[in-house]
Amino acid sequence: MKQIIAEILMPLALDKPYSYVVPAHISLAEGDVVLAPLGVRETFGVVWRLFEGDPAKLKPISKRVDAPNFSENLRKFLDWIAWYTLAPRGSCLALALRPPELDRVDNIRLGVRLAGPPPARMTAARQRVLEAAEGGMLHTKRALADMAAVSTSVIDGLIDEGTLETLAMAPPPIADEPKPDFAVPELSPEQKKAADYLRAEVTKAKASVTLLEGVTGSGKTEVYFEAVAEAIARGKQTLILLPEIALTAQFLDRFSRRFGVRPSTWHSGVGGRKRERLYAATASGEARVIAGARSALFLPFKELGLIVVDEEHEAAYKQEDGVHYHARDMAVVRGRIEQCPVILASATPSIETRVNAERGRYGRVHLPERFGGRILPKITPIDLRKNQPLAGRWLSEPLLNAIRETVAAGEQALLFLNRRGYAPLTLCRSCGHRYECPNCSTWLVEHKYRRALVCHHCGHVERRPDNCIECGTVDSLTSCGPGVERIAEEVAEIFPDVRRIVLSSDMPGGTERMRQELEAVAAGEFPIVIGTQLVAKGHNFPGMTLVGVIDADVGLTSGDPRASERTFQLLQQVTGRAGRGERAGRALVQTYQPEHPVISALISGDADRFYREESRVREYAVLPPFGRLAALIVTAREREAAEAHARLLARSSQPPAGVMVLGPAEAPLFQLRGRYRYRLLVKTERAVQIQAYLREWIERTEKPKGNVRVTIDIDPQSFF
DNA sequence: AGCACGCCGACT
DNA sequence: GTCGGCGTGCTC
Repeated sequence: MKQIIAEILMPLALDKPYSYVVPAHISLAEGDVVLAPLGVRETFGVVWRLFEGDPAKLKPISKRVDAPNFSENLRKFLDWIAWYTLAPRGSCLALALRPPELDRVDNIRLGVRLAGPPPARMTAARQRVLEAAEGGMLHTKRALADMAAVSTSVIDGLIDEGTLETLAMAPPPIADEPKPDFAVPELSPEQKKAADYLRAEVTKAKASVTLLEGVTGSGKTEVYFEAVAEAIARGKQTLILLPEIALTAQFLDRFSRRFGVRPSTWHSGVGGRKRERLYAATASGEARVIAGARSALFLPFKELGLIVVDEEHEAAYKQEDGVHYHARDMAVVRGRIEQCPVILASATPSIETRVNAERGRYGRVHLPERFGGRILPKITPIDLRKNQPLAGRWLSEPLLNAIRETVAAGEQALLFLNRRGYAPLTLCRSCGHRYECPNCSTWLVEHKYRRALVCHHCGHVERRPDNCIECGTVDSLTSCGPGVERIAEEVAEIFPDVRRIVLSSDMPGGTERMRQELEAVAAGEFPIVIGTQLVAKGHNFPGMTLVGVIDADVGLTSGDPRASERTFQLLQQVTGRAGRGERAGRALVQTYQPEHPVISALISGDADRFYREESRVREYAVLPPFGRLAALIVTAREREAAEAHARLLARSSQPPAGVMVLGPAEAPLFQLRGRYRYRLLVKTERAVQIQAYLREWIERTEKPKGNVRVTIDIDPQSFF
């Protein structure tokens, strides 16, 4: 006998849905959430497919759950992610499925309002309560008491008298309606042009990707807010993705100044009841604009009209455990599936996004200047070969002079060095022993004030010994190279009377202390600030007229294929901090290699050229005769296997020029039934050829059971 | 993800 | 002799 069979996908590490029979009394649609027996327990799952067939000995579904339906688009999106990342489909479902609480108790809040005649005994306190309750509005007890400046017992008394009554309050609206015309800003001609372009994309309601590029202060946010306004006006929902740290009160305030209300926010910190209601409000369409971290990508939007990915180059968009994905790429894909435009906003776009824009795959709008007349700082290199600081010193004469001038003028100088601690290396003068981490074989970083040697990789800490642990020589340890603490020490020697502060992520006292210190810096309390990359982002320091980069070469030598790109972005951000009001600041960049592409691009301000060069270099790196093969691995424990595999490759009949084994961060190479999958970074005409070669090679040497898929790509859209 | 089964080390 | 560690494998 034929019956209705449902294929249910469970939010577990299972790639395939399981089949159940649908009992006659349950009516189901594809995308519905159900409860079904699995092993000895019951599990939530989503109906992935319904069909008629022979129930054989299938177990029946337990019940249909009252939860938002997974639209066809959402299911398609999750299937796509599973395919692209090679993660089990169930794991991808787990990103989107909130286990519904079956027996949820609506914790109804009680409200009070005016109901009867005034009390027989009137007092001053009671009078104030009655005035506050004027109009018959429903208030919570607490709110009414606060308004009348009385304690809640006065209100209790009035309830007993029958003057006030209590009744259940509707839960507060989870999502206020943003008003697209609340405060329409005045835009510069360039901003207007960009905003018009983006508005037009929203109006078309078709899949598109646009890179919105503009330096800090150029008004990117105001511009994309216009696109958001257009989406709101058209009754569509908007998703604004932000790196988790950027979800600050500052952003929310900015939004509410433009739209009159704060957007709904979604991030890992939103929990419990609120999370559940926001989820439902997204599905019903009640939530018009969601600002969220990467997990917001998986919300069940009803009618998505626009996705904005702010700071698209941020590494925080990479999900590194469980399902590996890059939220920016997934946003592009979701836009494609939902047929809505995607805006990628950044002052320093990632290479792949730039390349996609340059090749015409993505549209591009550019905001060339700072809004409000702010001028970009003048950036000057200091060639350390010609201006060598004294031994054990790190500040060159030109930089010292600039600091002197700045301090004398009552302005602020920022000395930037992206290295925490006192010295990156400690060694013994007598035997040459280097102090390395027992777990990571990286150098231990000296932290002088903590009298410790710390591994910045794994967190390992040990006491800094007085005598060498290797040869026992007394007082023989020497600190090599500078960290911010050491720069602070030098500053203290040269400018003993000037207040200074070190800002780095290991500041004791937690976020509260950090917030206070940042405010003090912004208020101009410290003429000299020494900081790590922490100072490059977010916080604005209005009195900063000088930025000194202590060592621009830090980070250029690491084996990371993104080293150049990251360094360029970081230096561009940090030098951009210089300037006050309409006055341009200056940035002095100490370097041993002023002709290095990163440094010269930074100094000339020619970002375009840098990115063009860099993408060419990268393309070369993966091109034949199979240039470098990027073997990308998933987990640390698979690294060894991948490296062994890479060595094998190197000995093959057509060896690659080199093999890069990257961490899981860049793009996923996942284990496929015990085999590895490779992904190259750049798509070219040779891609198909390389792909075929690799497939053949892998089959010859590895004899994998499943299909070997080799994907070569930088634009996720090209995978459709 | 749970929860079974299962195979080796320290205990009442 | 059992209790219990977590490695491996399965769940329609």
